[in-house]
Amino acid sequence: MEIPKTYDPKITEDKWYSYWLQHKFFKSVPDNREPYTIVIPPPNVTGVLHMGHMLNNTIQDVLIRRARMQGKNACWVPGTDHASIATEAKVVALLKEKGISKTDLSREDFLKHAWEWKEKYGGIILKQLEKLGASCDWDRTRFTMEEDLSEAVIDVFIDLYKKGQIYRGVRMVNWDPQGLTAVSDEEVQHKEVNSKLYYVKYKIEGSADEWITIATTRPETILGDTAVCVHPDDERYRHLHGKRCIIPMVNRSVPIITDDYITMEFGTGALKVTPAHDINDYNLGVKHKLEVIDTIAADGKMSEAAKFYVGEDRFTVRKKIAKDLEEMGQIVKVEDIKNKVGYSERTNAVIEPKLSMQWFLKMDKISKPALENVLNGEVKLIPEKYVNTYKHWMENVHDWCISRQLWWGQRIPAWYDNKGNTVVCKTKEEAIQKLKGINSEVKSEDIRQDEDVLDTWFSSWLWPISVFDGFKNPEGKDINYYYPTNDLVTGPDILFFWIARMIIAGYEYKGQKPFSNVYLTGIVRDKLGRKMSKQLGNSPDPIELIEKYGADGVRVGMLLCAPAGNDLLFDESYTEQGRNFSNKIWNAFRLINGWETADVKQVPANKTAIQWFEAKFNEQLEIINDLYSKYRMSEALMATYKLVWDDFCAWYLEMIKPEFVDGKSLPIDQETYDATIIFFEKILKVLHPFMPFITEEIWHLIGERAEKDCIIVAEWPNTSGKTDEIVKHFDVVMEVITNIRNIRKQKNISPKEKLQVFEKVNQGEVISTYDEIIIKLCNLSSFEYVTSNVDNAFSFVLKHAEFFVPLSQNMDVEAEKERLSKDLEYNKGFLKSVEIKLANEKFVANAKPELIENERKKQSDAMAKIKAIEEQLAGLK
RNA sequence: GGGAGCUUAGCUCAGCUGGUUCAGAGCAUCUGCCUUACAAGCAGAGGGUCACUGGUUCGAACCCAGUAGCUCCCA
Repeated sequence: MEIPKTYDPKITEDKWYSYWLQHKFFKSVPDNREPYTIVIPPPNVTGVLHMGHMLNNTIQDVLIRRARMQGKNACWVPGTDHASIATEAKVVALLKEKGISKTDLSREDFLKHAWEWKEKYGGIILKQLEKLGASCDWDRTRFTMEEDLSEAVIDVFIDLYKKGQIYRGVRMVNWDPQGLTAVSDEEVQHKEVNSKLYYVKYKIEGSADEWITIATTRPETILGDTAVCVHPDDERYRHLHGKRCIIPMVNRSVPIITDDYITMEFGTGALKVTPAHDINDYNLGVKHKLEVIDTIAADGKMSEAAKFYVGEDRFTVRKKIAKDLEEMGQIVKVEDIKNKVGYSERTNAVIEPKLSMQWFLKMDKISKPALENVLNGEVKLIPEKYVNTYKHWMENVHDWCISRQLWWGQRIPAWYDNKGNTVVCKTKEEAIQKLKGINSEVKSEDIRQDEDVLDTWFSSWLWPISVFDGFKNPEGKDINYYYPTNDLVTGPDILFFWIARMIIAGYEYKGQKPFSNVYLTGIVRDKLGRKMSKQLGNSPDPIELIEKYGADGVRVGMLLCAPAGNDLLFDESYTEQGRNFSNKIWNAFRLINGWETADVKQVPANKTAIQWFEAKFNEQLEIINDLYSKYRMSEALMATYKLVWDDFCAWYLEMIKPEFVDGKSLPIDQETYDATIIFFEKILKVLHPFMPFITEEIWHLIGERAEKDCIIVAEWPNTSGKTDEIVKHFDVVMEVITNIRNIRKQKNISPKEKLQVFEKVNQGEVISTYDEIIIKLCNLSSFEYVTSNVDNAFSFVLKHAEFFVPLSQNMDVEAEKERLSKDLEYNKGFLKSVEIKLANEKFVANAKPELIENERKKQSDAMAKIKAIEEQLAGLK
């Protein structure tokens, strides 16, 4: 069978993915093995795969595949999040295209559309994960709004309400006028923008022509002003204390109050107070018992209460009122300034602070164990620097606003009668009963359920418990076996939204952490460091990348540029490197595959090569294991990469590769062949977590395999643990080889011309074990030992010996002299630095003995080397 | 405004408790090779005042202080 020169992922990926599925290798059921569990950060059900998903799911898959190979019962639970705001926004947009407005629909009809849409498009992202090779147990796929999970959410709400942890209150919330819902503080992004600062003068009541000038960036809120505030110590306004002024246009008389909250330096030092539309003003309003006039409606347009511009958008009004005030002569001046404005993370609309009735979860008590157990390392955050951020947040945690003015989500189980009584319970029947207990007159048609739904995070915070039915069946097999899970892999941007809250819920409902380790990935940015976004169009389509470079190539590419915990600047060249690596592995396979064995004796060089690689492999595998244990994924990958490319392909295979004679490859001895196959299998295993497809393909090509003998379930190689001297010896051999090759290159000698090399050993014993290997890798005709210098030869000096390469051509003596002189100078400098150190009494007195010993050795080595170089120089005529 | 962190080769990053010539890796670059596994390759080479300034120390990329620039989080 002809094997193509380049690896083609297209013919292997789908094939093996379905094979794995068919043989249920991803499936996990509790048994007596040690569990290894990851719950996926559920992507939005409406979402499509982006680079951030690629990164964290690649990492999760690497972890889960390695655990599986280590014999653990690996379980990766997939699923999606109902993402109330995002999904509802998409459904609304879709309906709008069809000419249907949300307000024309009943709640039930809207939800019907939403579910239809979810069924049709939802979960595309999970299909995409398959392309990446994600080995999730798809039978366990969950959805945060499915019946069981929703029930858990409602039960938790009721439970916390009963515990007195949930309350309803009027609060200034971050209102998203586009999404028509409140969003949490964490979902508001503050961006610096260019604004105008308007200086507007208000007339002092009862005066002929006395004015007070305030500065504001939001003149449209003037209509809702109910006071003007100055600092009590501000001399400029002392005479106005206790007086009143007139709000322009609406001609309302409001008090001039004093408060030391005011910054005298900002603007004019006089602040207009609009309690309905600014959180600080609201607090001032509460303190000074000011009237609240809500002039901006939910949709961001002026309300009836504003009296002017009713029904016009707040930003239009800002321009209009500025113009109108200008015409009235009440604008003093306008300045350009930069200030921070809050934007909704979901809809990117400018947040409007707004007073409304919301449900809250008290955070002070419930969050305590979640803080403690991160600080004491019970739950580890990786990298550790996030512990600080976490601590800071948890110590200053605000109550969590858990209601959202949406339909898509779990509806709040609170019921009201017409007299203002409230009960919290699961069903309407229960509510009727309870309310009748309070108010015997009440009729069931007067009973209404709260219109709002719960924040999406109020369901996803239960995820590690609810996916194992830990609420429905607290003593179930699954929850007891898989919980607490092992690792969570997600981005630091949701440290508070999600991670912190899962930890809180874990302790509140299971009395245990939800996971032991949290691996926080970086944020994927483009080459210029910009966040990947649709608007910028700087995000490559992951599926296209997979088609171009293969899933294995993309996985490798992602991890190559993903240093632990740092943002990563993604560039397609990394995936190209990943693809090239696939190809390298493929060709190593082609080489080995092409060998014919024969009943020939194993040459000693092959035996040495095998011993060396065995030792090298063990050494590197230990390093790789250690890097995994520290979650240093990109470094584990790089170590694997070098083990395969450099040690296995560039050195080992070149050493044992049979020679070509008369256009035919000589056969290889059986012993070496067998050892090589075993090495190659081990290499494939170590590669498998990173590159599942190509390794599975080759696994089956290099040997006859039983149906279930797949690399995905092969055993992770063991290490012997012993360090072998041969690796050290070989480092010197490699140095010799590189030096000889270097001479060849520098002197422009064709690689086909065979060279002679002589070694003069100056210290230590002669080790000739590697001579044949040197001969082969440097294309030598002979490698011999001498006791004196060889004339008319290029030379180089290593620690223990001198090497001579006699030249057929005439030697450029001057050039050689110069080269040796340089080398001599360098070594003299080195010796000097060592001697200075040793002459330093304080160093000798303070440094560790072994360190001093080492310095002495360096000294004698350097002296020997200098002597050798000097002799060679003297020999050059 | 408050807090956290970062600055090492052209790029992306390692460098654990200060001590081997400790200044490293991958990519990129340069040079030579179409050597029957792979040009998506092979062989070799050149790149850095470890942001800056001072201090501690026998010894500093590493510890301390200050300066500059950048990033993130919170208000």
